[in-house]
Amino acid sequence: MGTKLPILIFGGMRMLTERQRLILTAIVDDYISSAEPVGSRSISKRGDVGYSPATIRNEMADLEELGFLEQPHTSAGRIPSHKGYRYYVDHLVRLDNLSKEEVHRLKSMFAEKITAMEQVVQHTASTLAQLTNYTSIALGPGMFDTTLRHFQLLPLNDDTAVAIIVTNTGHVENKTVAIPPGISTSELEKVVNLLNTKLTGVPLIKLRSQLYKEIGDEMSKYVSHAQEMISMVETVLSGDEAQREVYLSGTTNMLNQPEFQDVDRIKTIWELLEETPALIKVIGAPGAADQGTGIQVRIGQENTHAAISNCSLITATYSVHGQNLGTIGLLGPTRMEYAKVINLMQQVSQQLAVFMERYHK
Amino acid sequence: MGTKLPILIFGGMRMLTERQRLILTAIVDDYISSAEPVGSRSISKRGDVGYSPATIRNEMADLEELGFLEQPHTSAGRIPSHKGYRYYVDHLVRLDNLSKEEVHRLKSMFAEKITAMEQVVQHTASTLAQLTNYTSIALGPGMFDTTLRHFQLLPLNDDTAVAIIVTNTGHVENKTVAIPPGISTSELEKVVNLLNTKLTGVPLIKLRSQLYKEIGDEMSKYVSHAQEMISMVETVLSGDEAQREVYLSGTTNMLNQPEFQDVDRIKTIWELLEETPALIKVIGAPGAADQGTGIQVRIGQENTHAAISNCSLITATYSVHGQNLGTIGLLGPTRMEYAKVINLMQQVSQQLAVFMERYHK
DNA sequence: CGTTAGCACTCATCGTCGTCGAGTGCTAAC
DNA sequence: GTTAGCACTCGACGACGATGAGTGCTAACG
Repeated sequence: MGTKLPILIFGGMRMLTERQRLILTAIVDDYISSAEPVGSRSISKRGDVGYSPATIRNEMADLEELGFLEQPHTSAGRIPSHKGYRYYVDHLVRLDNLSKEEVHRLKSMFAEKITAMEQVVQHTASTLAQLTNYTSIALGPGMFDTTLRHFQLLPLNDDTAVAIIVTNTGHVENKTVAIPPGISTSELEKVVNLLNTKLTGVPLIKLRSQLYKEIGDEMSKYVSHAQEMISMVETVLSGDEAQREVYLSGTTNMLNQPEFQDVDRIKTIWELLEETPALIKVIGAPGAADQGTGIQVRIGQENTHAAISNCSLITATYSVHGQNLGTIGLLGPTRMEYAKVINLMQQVSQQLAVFMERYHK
Repeated sequence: MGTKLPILIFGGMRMLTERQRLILTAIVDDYISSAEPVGSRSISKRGDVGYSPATIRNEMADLEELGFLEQPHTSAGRIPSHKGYRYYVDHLVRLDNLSKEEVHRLKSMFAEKITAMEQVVQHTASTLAQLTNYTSIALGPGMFDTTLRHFQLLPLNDDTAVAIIVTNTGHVENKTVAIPPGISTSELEKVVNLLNTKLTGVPLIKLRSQLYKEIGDEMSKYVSHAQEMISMVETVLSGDEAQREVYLSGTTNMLNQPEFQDVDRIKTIWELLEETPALIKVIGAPGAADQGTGIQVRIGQENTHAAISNCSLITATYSVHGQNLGTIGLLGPTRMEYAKVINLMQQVSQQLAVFMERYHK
């Protein structure tokens, strides 16, 4: 290849000519809004590309050869390939501003001063689903950073009690447990007091180890049946760490998209959405395309789970002091309105960061 | 009409001849398992109906005239009408026994002694969905019967606190609220103590009125900013009564049924399932067909909501001391395996009753 | 007189076939 | 380098006929 060709090497990706970028953009935009393969004529008729259909056809053939476009069948128009979407998202998408109404709705969510962190996350996700017509998946705050604020045991009757754990973030976790037989109310109280003085401020993840290390011996001094008490407290603590809260919203929005008119496809996706652990894995998967904003775009097969291999998932994480707390994601077809969604997500990410900072003093 | 005809009047419903009942049963059973219109020949070939296709055709024509059967089009077989299903459920369905495995699975759920009431209900519903391949809807216990067990206010920082309400049934409700400015920790404590001594044992529904009647004056003696405190407590109490917990399970099971291959239909149903208040209305609607067992069968248009006008909903309520607490329902196509489902529900209903009795001492 | 065999008739389903048109690739002219 | 012209491809769509399941009716049967 001669050096005169306008093809340059840039970051391992062959640089496209300005015209190719223009046409690719037009095709992706067009396909995103129409969901139909786009032909050379319709591109030519648009105001922003001033070439004849024939010229555009030539460029399209080149773009296809380069892997940015695909042809469903010979006599159809072109649709973007995964690579095409990726290039679009990385280099072409115009981050134009959001409508005032959208910004307003987003901001208003963070305006009410006093709400639990989880509610804000949940509410944000549901608003995103409404604004975009996609499905939102929110992964509630994990307990990496959180510490024990308060522990309590309330007897309901002779053999049952409710155990309540409150974290410093205001999260409340509760569980009904059996009271080991032969334990008096006063002894229960002693144990609870002991646990509170010893464990308040301890990170939740370390609670269990702490329980054995520091409390075990001491408890046996004050209380009979110490062993039973400890194992009871342990059942309370178990289970929490594994399961995080997942909030779904706008699941029926999916059904409006033409690519999800097939019941089988819906079913596989839905089964994924119903199965929390798998979902957490999908949404929490470490992303390749972090660009500093914390927003990740996973297109098609970039997703780890086969069920959404023709979906795109755009996620934003929220964090405090650099510590990642959770994730909010939007799930839609690969033919997603990237510009709008990425914009929204950036807004949300910012607002959420401010909110979190304020929340943690 | 002569008195010799074997047609009798019984409870307003014209009695069917034994042969008609036999044939109707065969048709419904057949249609339930095949989902295809059933013809005279296939009924004749079954072991249990010893008549020729021609005879059966005659009876089928009669049954159609009486409104128990329908014909999708002229040259197709017959399918049961709503009236046909109703008659089948009321008079024909054989309540044969459940398989040992099913009974075992159901009983095992109630075997573990110590679990919160809500968990049991939720778990039961999800097991039902698995056993039947339908969608289960469980309406968690309301708070009619429940009383306040404990109230607590935990400050998280200077201006926020978590309020926690525990009921005598072990249900925990929590909310993050703003602390009115200028209130000291000791004052907060006083208020909480006062509320606990005054309100423990009070039914949740009466909490708010009680709050004003008994507490208001007294509080102002002890505490400055009494008015702010009261309105804070009120925000805690508000919102609870309106929204009850609804647990869904097996929502994707619906998609296996041939009648739900249409995306539009799925969508309307799903939108109902997503909207908790409407769902509560549907499942909690007072039923016509209570037969003493507390099990209700609502077939097709008997359901109040249009979205499920071609579904059947079978519900069982659970209660304590005759006080209705909540409902568990199974939603499937009108072509539902009534025998199996009704059997299961009766089992569940019984077990649940025993459990509830034990739970409330 | 109830039951059944026989038969003509209906109608949804399914595969075939030709038309239509959107879109392409190539070539030659500008 | 760009564009007009043209032959070609191929899916979508509607018409058409064959197929077959199932019916209603009539007449024969025990």
